[in-house]
Amino acid sequence: MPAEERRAQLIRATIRSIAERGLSETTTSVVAREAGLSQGIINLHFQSKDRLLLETLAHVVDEYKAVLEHALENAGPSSTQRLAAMIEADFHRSVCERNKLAVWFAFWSESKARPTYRRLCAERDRGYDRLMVGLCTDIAAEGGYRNLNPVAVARGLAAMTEGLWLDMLLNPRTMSRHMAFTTSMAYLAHVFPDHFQHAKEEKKSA
Amino acid sequence: MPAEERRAQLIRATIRSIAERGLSETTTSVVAREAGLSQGIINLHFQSKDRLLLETLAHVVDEYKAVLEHALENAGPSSTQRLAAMIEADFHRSVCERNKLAVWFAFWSESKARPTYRRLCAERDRGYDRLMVGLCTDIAAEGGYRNLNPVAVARGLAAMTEGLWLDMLLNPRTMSRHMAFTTSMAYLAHVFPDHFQHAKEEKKSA
Amino acid sequence: MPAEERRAQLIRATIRSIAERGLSETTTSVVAREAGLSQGIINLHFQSKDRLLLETLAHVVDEYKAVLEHALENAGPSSTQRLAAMIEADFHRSVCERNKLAVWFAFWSESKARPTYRRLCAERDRGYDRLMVGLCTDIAAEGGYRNLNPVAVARGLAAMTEGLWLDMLLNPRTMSRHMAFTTSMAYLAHVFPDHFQHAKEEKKSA
Amino acid sequence: MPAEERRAQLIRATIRSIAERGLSETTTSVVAREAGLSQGIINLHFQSKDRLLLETLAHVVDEYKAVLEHALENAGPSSTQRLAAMIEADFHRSVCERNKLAVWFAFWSESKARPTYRRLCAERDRGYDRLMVGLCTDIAAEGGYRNLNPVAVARGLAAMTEGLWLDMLLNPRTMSRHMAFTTSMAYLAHVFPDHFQHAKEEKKSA
DNA sequence: AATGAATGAGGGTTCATTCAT
DNA sequence: CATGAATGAACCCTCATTCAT
Repeated sequence: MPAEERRAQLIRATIRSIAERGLSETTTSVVAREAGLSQGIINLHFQSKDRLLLETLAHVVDEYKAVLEHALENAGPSSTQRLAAMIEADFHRSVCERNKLAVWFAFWSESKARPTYRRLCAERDRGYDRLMVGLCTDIAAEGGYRNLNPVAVARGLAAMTEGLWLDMLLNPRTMSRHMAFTTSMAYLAHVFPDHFQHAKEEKKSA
Repeated sequence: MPAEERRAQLIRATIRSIAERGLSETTTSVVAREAGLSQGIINLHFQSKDRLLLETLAHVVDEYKAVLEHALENAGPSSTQRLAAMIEADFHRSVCERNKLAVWFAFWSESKARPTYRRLCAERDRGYDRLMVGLCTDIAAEGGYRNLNPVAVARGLAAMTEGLWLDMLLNPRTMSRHMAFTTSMAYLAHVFPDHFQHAKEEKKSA
Repeated sequence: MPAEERRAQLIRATIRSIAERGLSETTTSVVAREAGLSQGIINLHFQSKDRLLLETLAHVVDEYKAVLEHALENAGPSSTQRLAAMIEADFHRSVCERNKLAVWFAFWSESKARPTYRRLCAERDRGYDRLMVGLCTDIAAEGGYRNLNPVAVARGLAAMTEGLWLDMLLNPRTMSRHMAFTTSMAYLAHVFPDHFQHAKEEKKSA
Repeated sequence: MPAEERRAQLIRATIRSIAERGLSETTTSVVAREAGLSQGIINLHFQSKDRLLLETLAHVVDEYKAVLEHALENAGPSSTQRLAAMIEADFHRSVCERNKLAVWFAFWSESKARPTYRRLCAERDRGYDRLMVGLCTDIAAEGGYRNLNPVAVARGLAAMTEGLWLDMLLNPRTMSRHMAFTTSMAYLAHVFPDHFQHAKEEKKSA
């Protein structure tokens, strides 16, 4: 089987294991078994467990970036539309799979100790932040909003998104993807009432 | 030395180790060394590593609860004041110590795999949620706010708090305690403009 | 190397270690070293030390059973011949290896505390007892012996055998295999004088 | 409390622990707890665990010797009477306590590895052997028994006793003290029919 | 490319021993 | 005398990694 496919298969197994057992109980033999393969397979394809974990994180990060990029490409030209597209991407089905959320938080929680993890996330974070601050600034300017610090609004929105991810991870019953999306949009409706409206009716969005 | 003090000492060492090395690299011997004590000390005082971790989490949770309770007791009687007190508690210096934030996220990220962790956090979460939903509902009612779903506002605020905690953990340079607090208050100022005002000037709060 | 062979090798090393150091000083690392292999080998092939010990006992028990069965198959048809064959089996070279005797007594001495050990021995004991009581009863009946309780004779013989094993273990200089055999046969000669004769001369038997 | 009494108390606790858990699971803390005393008590009174075990064995050996001596002192003067007295001593209630039997076999089974244990037992063994060989020789001579090797008879009897002890340890249900005694006496009745008679009726002896 | 037996460092834990009280 | 908190060596076991197949 082509090497690239094997690697993908092993990364998928790693994601599953991190979600089900946690990072600290994710061993190479567990991952190999989960993939239906043999002991040595991980070192064969990834040299070390560490690199497997790293590439797993990179995979999840890249996937997120791809979803976001795709959303922005398909979004209308206005800042409002682009901001809405970002939120939609953040709560896109493939992004919010519980297993992937588990991966994000597993690595975040170890990132203080692991510069490599931090580096991998930092790039995405910076891009995300710049984008969002830019959009909020634009909307604030064009909308003539007073009493509004666009940076704080952007940062608050980003934080809320992360917090909603955590809620979806911890209490999937209480916090659905749809609800998370609605909550974020309600935030925007409060901040930019002329650009985002309050959802009147339950409608399947995202 | 009194047993209770030894236990506290070991819990402190555990918090430090989780913050500095991550949960998966926190070994009993590391914790013992960090505390300046011998190998066997952890099993002597906690029976097992598992119980040490559990009691560490419980310690952090309890400390948070104490800060919150204290804040509410000292707060004025109005819902607005009480809500502000909650936010202040959430960004209180002792709550936002980076090491403790690391502990929260370490355990949250494994909680899917560990029912015991989940249980320990769930109780606090429920209390917090009820309180916040209650206060938002009250303020919304008395303030005559239209177009406002108090549950979504409360959940959004809680999520933002968690997200800001994460930002403080990951990028302490970019996200200070003060900035996190301000960001939260800005959210409230947008949602309840008659009850919370936008900070005009930087002032040391919390 | 085939797994079954590795297991046999480790069981042999265990027997040696029990004989030379005693059960309480038989550690996994000692056994591994004795076998010229690495630390982890025992858990690889036996899952746990406990199972290694259990299978070691089972091995010795099974070997004994095989020797006894073989002896009975090759014995003449008469009860006298079959009883003699049993005694010969009990003092067969491969059964009376000092290391193996050490194993028997090591496990017997812990069997009160370890139901699993007891169970493993009990089956052999029952078979042995039934066989020997049967043979003594037959001989007593056909020989017209008076004043003879065949059950007591059989139990006494079995006990003597065990006692002689102990003597061979503790004082191999004083109690040789040959002497033990002779002692048992002398017992039978006293009890069943018409069926067993007293050894007149030293002759290599067994 | 007088030191000598504490030592006796600890030795009793050791005997109980060896019987209930086996030698390999008999730890100092278990013994101390069994005695209702504190951790350090054993090193205080015995310097080391090893010495405790040694003195425990010595205690059991000495007790046995005392019972035997007492029995011989109270026995009639004839060799027959003295031999019977020895058997009675061997199956005396205080000798055949199951806990003490467990101690005998625990130490025997490790004695190959522990010269000190062997030495402690050897002395008793020699005395016992000399005595029994002497008595059997006397009886054989005075009784005019032909076809009788008194050494083999004595050794066989000694072996049978040990084997019966083992049976009492392993299967107390099947082998009672009374039955063991009867079995031994039956042996003597077969070997020395003019000096020992077969038990006609069950009578509470020993 | 893939296996899985084997390794050995290091994990959590136990326990004989020490020592301040 | 007696305690029990503390120690640290050694226990059993796990697991990332290697390598002959």
